[in-house]
Order: sequence, then C-alpha cells, then structure tokens
Amino acid sequence: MNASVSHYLHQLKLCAGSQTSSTAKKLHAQIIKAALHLCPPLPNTLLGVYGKCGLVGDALHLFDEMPHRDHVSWASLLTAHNQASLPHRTLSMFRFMYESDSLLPDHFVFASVVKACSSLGAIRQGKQVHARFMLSQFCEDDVVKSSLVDMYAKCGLPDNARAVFDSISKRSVVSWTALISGYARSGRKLDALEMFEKLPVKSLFSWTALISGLVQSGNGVDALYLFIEMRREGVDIVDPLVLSSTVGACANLAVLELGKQVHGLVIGLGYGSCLFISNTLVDMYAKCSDILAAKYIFGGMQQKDVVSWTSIIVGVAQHGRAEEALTLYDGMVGAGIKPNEVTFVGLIYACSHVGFVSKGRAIFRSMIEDYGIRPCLQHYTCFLDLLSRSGHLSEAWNVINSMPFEPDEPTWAALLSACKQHGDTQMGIRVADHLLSLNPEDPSSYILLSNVYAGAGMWENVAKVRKLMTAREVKKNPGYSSIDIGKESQVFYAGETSHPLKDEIFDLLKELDAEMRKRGYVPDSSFVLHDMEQQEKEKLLFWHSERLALAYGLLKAVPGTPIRIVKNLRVCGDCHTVLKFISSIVKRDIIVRDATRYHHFSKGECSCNDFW
DNA sequence: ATAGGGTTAG
Repeated sequence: MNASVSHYLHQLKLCAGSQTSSTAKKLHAQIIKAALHLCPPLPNTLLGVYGKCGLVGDALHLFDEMPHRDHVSWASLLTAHNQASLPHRTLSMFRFMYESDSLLPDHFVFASVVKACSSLGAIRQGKQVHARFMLSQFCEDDVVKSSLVDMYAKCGLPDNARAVFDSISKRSVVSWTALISGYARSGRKLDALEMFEKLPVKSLFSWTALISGLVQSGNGVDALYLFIEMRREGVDIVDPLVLSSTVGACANLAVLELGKQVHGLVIGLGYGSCLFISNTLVDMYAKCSDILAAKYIFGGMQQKDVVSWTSIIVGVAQHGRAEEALTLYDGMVGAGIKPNEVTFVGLIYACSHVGFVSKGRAIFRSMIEDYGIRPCLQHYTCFLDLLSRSGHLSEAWNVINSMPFEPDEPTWAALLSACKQHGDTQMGIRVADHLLSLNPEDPSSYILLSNVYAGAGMWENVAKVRKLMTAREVKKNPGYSSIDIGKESQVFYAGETSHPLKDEIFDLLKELDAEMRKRGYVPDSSFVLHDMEQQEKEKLLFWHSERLALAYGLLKAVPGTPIRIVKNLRVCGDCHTVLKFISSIVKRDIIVRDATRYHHFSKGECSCNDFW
C-alpha cells in the first residue's frame, strides 16, 4: 500500500477515536489535495469517520459522490444514520441498495438494518429482514443473530428473541444481555433472573440490563433489591447508567427516603454533576413530592437539556403550580432549548390545572405551527381535559370526534371527570359506557360509572353497577397508603384495625372528626359502593387508608414538617374534603401522591383545585 | 476498512 495512504488511514483512525469533526473535514481536504480520495480504503474509512463524528450530512454527500460503492460503503453509511438516531433514514436508504448499486445485503448491512428496525419498533419490517437474512448466505452469522435477539426483545416479543438466541452457535455477552434485557422489560421476571443466573460472567453491563429492564416494566421493588445485591457483590460502578435506572425506580415508587440515599451514593461515586443523572434526580424528587429539592437540583445544574427543562416543568405542573410551569417554559425558550412533544404534554397539563383555556389553546397551536409537532393522542387528551374542566363540554366532544385517533381510556376518563364536575349526567353515562366497553376488567371504570350515578342520585343504577361487578368478578383493588417516618416506612390498608397504635389513631381521627363537623363538614358517602345504612358508610370512609396514614403521621412525624403520603388508588372525594379540613385544623401541609396526581393540602386548600 | 447489548422527561 502507498505510504501516504497508510499515513491518512492512521490519521483517520485517530480522528474516529477522538470524534473531532473539524479534524475529519481537514483530513478529507488533505486527501483530496493529495489526489488520494479514490484510493481504497480511504473513501470508506472517511465515510465511517464522518459517521462517528456525527456528520451524517457530510457522510451522505461523500457517499453520493463515490464512483465505486461496495458493501462497506453501504454498511458505513447505514451505521452512520443509526448512530445519528435516524433509523428511519437507514431503512429508507437500504431499500435503494440493490436498485442503485445492484448489491445484496451482507452480514454487516443486515446487522445495521435490524438495529434500525429495533430502534423504531418496526416489527413487520424486522420480520421481513429476518426472513431475507435466513435465506441469505450469511444466515449463520452470530452477530446478526444477536441483533435479531435485541430486535425481538425491544419489540416486546421475548419468545421470538429466545428462539433466535437458542439458534446461536457461539453465544456472546451481547446476545445474553439483549435477551435478559428483553425478558426484564417485558415483565418476565423469572425468565430474566434464570438467564441472568446462567450468565457465566456478570458485568456492570448485564446488571444494568436486568435492573433497568425491571424498572421499565414496573418492577421497581425487584430492581432495587437487585441493585443492593449488585453493590454487595462489589461490582464497580464505572459508569453511571445503572444509577439513573435506580433513581428512576425510587421515582416510580415515590420512595423519598430511599431516593435520598441513592442520591447520596450518586454524589459519593462522583456522578453528582452528570447530566443524565441530574435529570433523573429532578424527576425523582418531583415524583416523591419534594418539589423544593427538585427545583434545587435543577437550579444547580451546570448544563440543562430539553429533558432537564421538561422534567421540572412537568414536575411543577403536576404539583399544581401552573404559572410557575409557564414561567419556566419562558426560561427554557429564552435559554435556546427547543421544547419537544413531552414538554407540550406538561404545558397543556399545567394550563388545564388552572383553567387557562385560551393560553392552552395558544400553546396547542404553537406546538403545531411553531415547532412542527403533530399532536399525539396524549396531547389531545390533555387538551380535552382543559376544555372539559373549564366547562367547554361541547367543544371537547367535537375535539374527540374530529381528532385523528381512537380515544383510549385516559381520554374518556378526562371527559368523564368533567361530566361529573358539571353535573352532565347524560353525557357522563355515555362516556362511562365507552370506558367500560374498552376495559371491562378495570375496577376503576366501574367506580367512575357508579360515581356518575351517585352524583345524580340514581341509587338503583349504583346498585346495578355493583351487581355487574360481582357478576363479572371484577374486584376492587384494596386501597393502601404508605408514609415515611424518618427512615421507616409504614403501610396502612383501608379498614385495617390491627396496628399497634390503632387506639391512638382512632382517638385522633375521632377528635378531628368532631372539630371538622363543627366547621361544617358533612360526610359525602356517595363514594362508598355498598348498600348499607348511612352510619355504616361513614364508618367505612372513616377507615380509608390515607386517613390512617395521616393520623399516624400526625402522631409520629417531627412537628411542623409536611406529611407525605403515597396512595395506590385515587383519593376519594370525601377524603379530599377531610384532608383539606385537617390541613387547616392542625396547620400542617399534607402532600398526597395518589394513583393519578399530587395533592398539596395547605390551609384548607388543595393544589389540584378540587379537580382530579 | 464496515456490524450486535445497558441510561433520563409524558
């Protein structure tokens, strides 16, 4: 080989390692000047270097001008687009491989194309590529097979992933990791653990795959136990990816004390200023209802990206601070960060919280016109929520009928709470019927329907709904609330009477009840789904889990500190009223995270504006 | 010379 060719080859390799785009362009210019730009393998190497430096445009330009393109050129170009997160382009260009250069895919190309399918979740095309691969001369290639394992795993087909995995002759760590991650993220806990146990050598990579997969499938508790086990095994956390999943688990479970401990670990390991991790910490504190800590982390961040801004906007919006969310949005735009579709979910949500109808309409329009974002179903749902909360029921109905999506459960639920709020029983019943037909197994649909009837005083229908639930064997999930006192966590179930402090709790609730009635409280038993005497119903309400947790908190927590409660179901209307009364009687802030939102009770008011 | 696995916001 020509001495200068190998010189440039060496330089390009260095440049690929350091990923400095200016050097890539300089080297390209020098190569042209030296008239070596057609000497193989320089054109292909250059193509790869452009890809690694993130210069897809230059890569494509070079590719277009190459007189002789081979398999390596194609593989490099497709990989460049995968790396630039443009898997759509990877697939669309792949279609022209045969047409423009009469080339059939080789194993390198197959691997890139499969990866593109997996990041798009394009299972139909993925299966087609799989078939072509099986018919090709490369059908025994293990690298392509491991990319197929990953594709099926990511598309939620772990059994297909397993079938490919079993066909691999020499299984690499990569294929193991892909499969374990696939099982974990599909919620196949036992399969994931079984494969993990069989894994000959467990690296940080494999632990991360398992733990993050479990967090993604909502198995946060298992994920946290595995994280503890990983620490016990002495695995060196040389990069922080596993920490973001762990912080995420704390966020999903709303376990503030544990979250703080993991935060301490993050700082101890030296990742306190890592962008990714700070983003998850902002989210975690917001979800654990410590919005002050969330703002503190956000304020201290050296660099902030769209996720950082969106996390804090969504966080304050969920805590009912709409004006603050909108101010933050101005700050975001001012800082030159472009909002994305998630940001707009938060913003529309914020507007709907305080009934900023025209502001919300303007934001919805701006999203489409200024940022070219096509609204998805979730945007429509938030927007509907805004319209229906503020009483624009017919406009909401029009939107639901004209939007380009089939309404899903949250959509109907948004409309339904509005019907209830505005006493529109007829529409409420229609909506509840839709909801019920969409998900006849979900107890909350029945509760909502029953509440509509109860709100209208249609007691016979309330009874019918209850009978329907029995007939269909739909069981209401038992309600429970948890509360942290110091580092201890306590869980209370509705109606629980076996707690060691039950007498103290009962006495306190009795005392508060008397004081509330003096101030005008009348129990609203329409939320109780049973046929029984009024007094019996009130007794049931009295033992709702959030009240037990609250009383325990008042007895045990440091005086003056806010009481934080996490509930698995939605707070019932009567408890909501009670919590407002109690916040003003005991002059304490009470923060409840229920199944759908946050309630900050303070001085007799709630941040949700009595709408949830 | 080119390929495959683990990370954050709804």
